[in-house]
Amino acid sequence: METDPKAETRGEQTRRLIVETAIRLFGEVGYEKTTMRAIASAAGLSVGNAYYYFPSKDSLVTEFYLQLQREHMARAEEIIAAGGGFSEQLTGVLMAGLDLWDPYHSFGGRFIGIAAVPGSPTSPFSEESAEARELSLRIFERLVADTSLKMDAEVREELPELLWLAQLGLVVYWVHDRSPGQQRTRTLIETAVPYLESLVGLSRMKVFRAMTVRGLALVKLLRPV
Amino acid sequence: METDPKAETRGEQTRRLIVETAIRLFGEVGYEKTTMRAIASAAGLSVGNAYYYFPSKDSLVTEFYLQLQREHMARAEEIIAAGGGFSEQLTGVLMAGLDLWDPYHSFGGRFIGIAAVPGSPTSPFSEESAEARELSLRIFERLVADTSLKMDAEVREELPELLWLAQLGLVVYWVHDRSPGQQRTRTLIETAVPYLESLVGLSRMKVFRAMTVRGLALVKLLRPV
DNA sequence: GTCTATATCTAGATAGAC
DNA sequence: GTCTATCTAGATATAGAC
Repeated sequence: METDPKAETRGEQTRRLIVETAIRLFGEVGYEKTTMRAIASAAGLSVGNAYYYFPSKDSLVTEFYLQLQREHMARAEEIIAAGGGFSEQLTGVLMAGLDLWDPYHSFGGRFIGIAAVPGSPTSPFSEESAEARELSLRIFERLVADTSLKMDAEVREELPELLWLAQLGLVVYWVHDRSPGQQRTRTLIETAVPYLESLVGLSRMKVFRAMTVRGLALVKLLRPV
Repeated sequence: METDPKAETRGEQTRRLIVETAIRLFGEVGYEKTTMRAIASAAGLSVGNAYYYFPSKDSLVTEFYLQLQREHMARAEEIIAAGGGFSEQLTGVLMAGLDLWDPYHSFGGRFIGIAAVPGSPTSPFSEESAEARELSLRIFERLVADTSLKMDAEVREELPELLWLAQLGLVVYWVHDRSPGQQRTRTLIETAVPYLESLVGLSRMKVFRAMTVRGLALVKLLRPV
């Protein structure tokens, strides 16, 4: 008896139902106020069943984050494939991320709190987040490898990792951004990205060599161990 | 009947006893595993009494943070008063902070998780953290105002706020630093501080004017709203 | 104003039966 | 896979003692 590998098993269906219900409730009444009982009840399941699929309430958030991340990377692929300059592509990728996250700004902060704890599976540096991290890193590697922007060879090597870290910082900025529609974060991108392009471009000039080398040493220290 | 203003009232004593007991237990068995019942019991008090002084378990962490912060600022005052160059003083202030935090690295991460949540009273940007923030900011203002290091006037204006933010970032780096004795964080300070001094010094040069202005615009965006 | 004791509520998480 | 019952721990409420 053959089964369509694309067809969802019953378990996968239940799993998806739980995440979707949870996210909906998180958005409606916030993360704290959404109880596991409420999630289970709204999904027409028992609490025990929800815990059969997700070991904790936090892990629901992790799952959701992974889904968003995959979606972001898919869009980023398209943006990079469409061509354009370094700033244009990088801005596009970052803005696409903001667009995706936008509906969830209200409880994004809660997620940051969960993710910031070192050693937790939700930490961006954890083993469990390796998939999301690699996904993200690969995009920036593609972007840097493809760009026609001239830069120091060593800078080119370190840049993807730096961009990945910068994106983390951007998310932190975004969750704390209470301007309408998080416009401030968008302004930050529009200011920082061309500035970065300029700095990266300068790395080729001999006069800046010393500063570039020192800057690279700094960036290397910032890389996760 | 006069009372010594320095003498602790009974309430203050109890308050301190609770925090000290909590911190000890946090260090011994971790934040999660330390229950309010255990804290109260170890301090020889009732749970209700602990809640009389602290509205939540998290607030115990906040109180502890404030105490460390005050201690840090006291040491920073001394370091600045002792004189020295910009790098020397800044490195001293940052290293003094690390020395203080050192014994608590194991559960520092937990604190970060609490503090990272936007809008929470533990957030460094919150109303409740205003005292700690002002304390910290004032130190950096003193440092920048006193230094003989020549720099662009506008840079001098923005620098204290930037240093405050950088310190936040440093703490995040530190909690994730799993090198022995968090040596990596110290290396980061030793690398980044002189680099910053160089950059700041360059801000006076006419050739860098355009980059300085753009950098300032960026820093202004980074300031908490 | 400080403190105790006890009962109770809430919600995350687990165990064991089916 | 799914359920019900139960446990744990943060937090609150109440009533009262000093």
